[in-house]
Amino acid sequence: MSSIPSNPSSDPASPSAAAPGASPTAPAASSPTFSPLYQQIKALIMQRLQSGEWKSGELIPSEVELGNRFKVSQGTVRKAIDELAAENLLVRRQGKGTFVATHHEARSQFRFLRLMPDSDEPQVTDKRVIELKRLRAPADIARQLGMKSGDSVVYVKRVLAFDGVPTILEELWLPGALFKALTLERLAEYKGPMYGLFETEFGTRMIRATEQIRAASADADAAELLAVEKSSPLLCVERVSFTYGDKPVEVRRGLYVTNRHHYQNELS
Amino acid sequence: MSSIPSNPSSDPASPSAAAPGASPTAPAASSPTFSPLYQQIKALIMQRLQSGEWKSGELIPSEVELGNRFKVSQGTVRKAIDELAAENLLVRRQGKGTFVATHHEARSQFRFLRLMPDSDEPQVTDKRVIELKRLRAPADIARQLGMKSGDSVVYVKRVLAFDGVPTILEELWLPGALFKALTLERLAEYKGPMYGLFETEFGTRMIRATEQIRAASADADAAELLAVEKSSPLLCVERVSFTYGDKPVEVRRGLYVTNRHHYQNELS
DNA sequence: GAGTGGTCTAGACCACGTA
DNA sequence: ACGTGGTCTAGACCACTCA
Repeated sequence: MSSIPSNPSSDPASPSAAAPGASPTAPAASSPTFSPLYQQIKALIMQRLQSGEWKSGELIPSEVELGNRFKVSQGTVRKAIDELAAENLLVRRQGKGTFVATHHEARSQFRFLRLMPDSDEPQVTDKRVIELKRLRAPADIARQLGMKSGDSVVYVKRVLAFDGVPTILEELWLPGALFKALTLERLAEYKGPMYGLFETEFGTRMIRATEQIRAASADADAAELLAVEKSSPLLCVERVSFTYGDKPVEVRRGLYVTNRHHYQNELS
Repeated sequence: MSSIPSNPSSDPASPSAAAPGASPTAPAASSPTFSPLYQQIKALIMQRLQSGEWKSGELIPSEVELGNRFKVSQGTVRKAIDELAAENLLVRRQGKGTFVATHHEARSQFRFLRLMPDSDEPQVTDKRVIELKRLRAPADIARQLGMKSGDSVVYVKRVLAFDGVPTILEELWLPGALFKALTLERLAEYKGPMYGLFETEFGTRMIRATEQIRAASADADAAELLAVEKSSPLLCVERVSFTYGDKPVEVRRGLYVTNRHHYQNELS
């Protein structure tokens, strides 16, 4: 038990006082990149998540247990976990414990699909994969994925329909190294959220994304696939998703039909 | 000094134990709407904000002072303030104190204007008010503002240009009762963010908003005012803004030209 | 009843800003 | 030097879950 953290403070048997920095004694140089203890704990927990030691959906050790392992008080672990829960990396459940967040939940869907029906009420989602192939990354995609132009990527094109009405046409680019094994069959037959598949089968969990939204006109291809008039206005959403360590692992370009749906955003 | 909170626990001179609920002794009925102490403190602080006792930009009492007033420990006040800071109602500044948030800051702008230039770098913003008038609220606006159809509202129509290029055409509806004194001159001459004006001159601070985004085609009016071709694709952004108590106080409909700009969103 | 997260307290020291 | 928020600790009890 008790893999002592890489935290340099090796002998904190008598935690009489604060001394938050790395080394208990010397404050060292004037500004030696200095972080609170709970931030260090947070980083250590994040390491466990990134390395896959604690997998999505799993229960992690209790606060007191982590406090013992890391030689800090429960309160300090608590503050670290609080922040990770606020960032949706962990989920706390009173009486049960703290779990690694997962995309296999209704709750997670809303975070990454912001297109909502104008009139509420659930709707049947139908997913159709049009194309899946390997190709060499174009310059712009490579740049966004932090790869070199020409590196292998997996390309996906698909259409989502709600209640039978085609509404989203999207293209995805994924790093070839990570998603080598992704096939059209696997993707087409998979029930549930795509990010759930990525997380479970490819060990890649999306934790954050940025989106840039523009207005566009339907070209011939989009018009046909979305069953709208050519030149109809469409919402153009370009997303870059990141996994642990802020590493970009997906570029997604979607065209949304917004006649009966809208992109919902909360400013707070 | 020391206006004791409306908190029923009137005599907590000996705070030996927890006893968080409303009444120290009786847990009373089975589920008598029960909230943690720090939530009650949060509500009390929010009252002071809503009533205008602590105004935007002002320094509020220190954590220890509030702890004394409310007869709770500093840690409990701290947790209440933490949440209010997370909601952007308060701003903490180490060494100085805690302040009521204000829209008179660069930081606040980004929260409510999500349209960004494709290529970074600052740009000169030019605001032109086209029209300002009182009118009777149409049914849909009234509904969104929680008013009765036909109630008085202030209507504003304006164009924003960046580096001389007209980019945003927007219409606003504001409750007449609150914004009776708003004139075209006052709005046109005002330097700085509109929400800053509303906060300072009209005692109405926007703390939250929801936006619904769709794609649209420029009609004749929009095409002329934005200097684009008729039927050009535009981003259509409908916002409802809320003040304290989740009271809606603004409806805003914007048409954005997204040739050199994009709506930026973070999914996290 | 045992274990977990959730709340609350009291006191200590640190880092920052100002005088 | 002083007051503020920021961090850390230790210990208490509460609320929830499950065996």
